[in-house]
Amino acid sequence: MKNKALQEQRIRGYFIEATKEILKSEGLKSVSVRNIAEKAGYSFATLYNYFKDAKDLVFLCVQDFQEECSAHVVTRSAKAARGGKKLRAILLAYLEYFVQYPGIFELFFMEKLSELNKQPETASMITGFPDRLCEEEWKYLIANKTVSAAAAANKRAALLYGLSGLLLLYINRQMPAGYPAFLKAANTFIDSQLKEMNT
Amino acid sequence: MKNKALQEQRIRGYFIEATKEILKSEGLKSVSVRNIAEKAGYSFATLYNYFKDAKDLVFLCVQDFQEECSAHVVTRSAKAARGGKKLRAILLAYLEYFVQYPGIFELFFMEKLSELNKQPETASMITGFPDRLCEEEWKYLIANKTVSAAAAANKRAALLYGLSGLLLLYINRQMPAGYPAFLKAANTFIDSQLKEMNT
DNA sequence: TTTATAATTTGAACAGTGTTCATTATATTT
DNA sequence: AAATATAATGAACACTGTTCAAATTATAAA
Repeated sequence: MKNKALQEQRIRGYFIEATKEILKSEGLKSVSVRNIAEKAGYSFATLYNYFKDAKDLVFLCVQDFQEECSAHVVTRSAKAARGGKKLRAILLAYLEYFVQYPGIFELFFMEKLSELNKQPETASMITGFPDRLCEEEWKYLIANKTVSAAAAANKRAALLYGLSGLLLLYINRQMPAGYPAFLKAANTFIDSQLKEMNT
Repeated sequence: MKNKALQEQRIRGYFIEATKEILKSEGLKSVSVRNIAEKAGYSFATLYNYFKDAKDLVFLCVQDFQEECSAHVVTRSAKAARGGKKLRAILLAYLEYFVQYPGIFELFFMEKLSELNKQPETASMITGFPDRLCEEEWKYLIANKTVSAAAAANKRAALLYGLSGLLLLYINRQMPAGYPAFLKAANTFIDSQLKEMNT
């Protein structure tokens, strides 16, 4: 009787798809149990038969969004020459994605994880994400002796912190003011972190 | 008849004090109109006679918290020698304050500003805050030719972004895991940004 | 001091949340 | 077809924010 599992998984999918739609269009503020259920075609009470929480449901979208973001980054950085150039292109595309979908940034970095859920998993999945996007390129740079493994580790951390903060300030506090100024700040910051490499 | 203005200001103060208490103890999640009003000794409806919103009220606490944080930073960095050392002490004390009061970090950097309020004022008051803490020290370093004005501007921006991101990830995503690891990451990051200065 | 007027405080009421649970409806098995 | 198991649902409760007319209090006038 594996039909049951299949049908159950399908229904879960309807709820997840509904949540993703709301997140991308109206943002996290519009995500409510009754809202999701209506878009999924079920009663709000049904949601609780398949998920513990609406927060639970929301964090199940993280993986899908990461894949979407990865695809965007790959496309946007495809033409860049390998090495520092490509790294820059990847990071800029990463920023671009979250500027386009501020609700997803909110979900990734600002929404509180439901306690005791699978906090560590989801949290590290999120915090490790930008780093994974760059992994191949760092390996390449280290292999080419452009940068030492130790220096690379420091730069990776600095980029993770800096870009997270940059997005936080731009999305939440309009600083810098306007997208061109943001782009300039991002370029300046990335360059300052990537310098002193034998590009 | 300036008694009226005085009394009005006092009542506003009661509400603000109540809000501050809640923010520091239970955090932003426990801030509600009825909650604040009860602590202030008034009905929830009275709040609307003195403030447009509970959000309005919350952002009036920002200035008080900044002063408290400033005082903490001054105390903690008093013994450090001027220059790079002092700058480091200031930034570490800044981080320390927000780690101690995550609710205040949430308020400063994550809470949405009520639209059309005094968004630009409050936003720049917040984003400029860490920079103001360091202002004197950067001036000193520039005057001593330890660093050029241009390089200083870049480093200031990088530190603002990086430390914001570091706090965001640590407070919201437990990354790095544990306070010691956080402190180490903070030190490494600050050092990497302050290096290449003739300290 | 008593009365009339102005100002302030307040709770009822409404529309939203999330969540639980007994009831209803559907599907499955006998 | 009847009995049983499974799934879907809306009522109900406790919270949110917010408005507004009524009640209370303070002030001014008689």
